[in-house]
Amino acid sequence: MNRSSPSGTLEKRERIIRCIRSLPHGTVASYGAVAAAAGWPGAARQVVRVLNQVPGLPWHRVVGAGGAIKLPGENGAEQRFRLRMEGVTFRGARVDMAKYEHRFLRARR
DNA sequence: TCCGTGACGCGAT
DNA sequence: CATCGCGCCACGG
Repeated sequence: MNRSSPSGTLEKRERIIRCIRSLPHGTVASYGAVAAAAGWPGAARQVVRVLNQVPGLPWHRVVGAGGAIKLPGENGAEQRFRLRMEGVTFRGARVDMAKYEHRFLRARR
């Protein structure tokens, strides 16, 4: 059977997708925060993989820790443009996280 | 099977 | 505050 899915990699992947889709207009979240919210702490790199594989996601709302734009070159410029279009402001080269970082609802505690 | 790669994160320097 | 190094995770050559 699913010997290739250790503990449910696919499901975690689905949760990552939902977390990204749940990001409200005008807000952002770091790769690591998305992974953690999806119940997969430490899997920031998987978030990147999802962003590159699943089309139609609000990719511009996902940034690096501290609000850093990690996308290089023109793509990074595109991301900053889109965020500004949504009303997101920057502090230097990074997003003002104190004001725009999205707070994921914690699944029960 | 080993090794390199990537829109990462964080502590140390 | 800029860099560096190392850990993390899955994938592809």
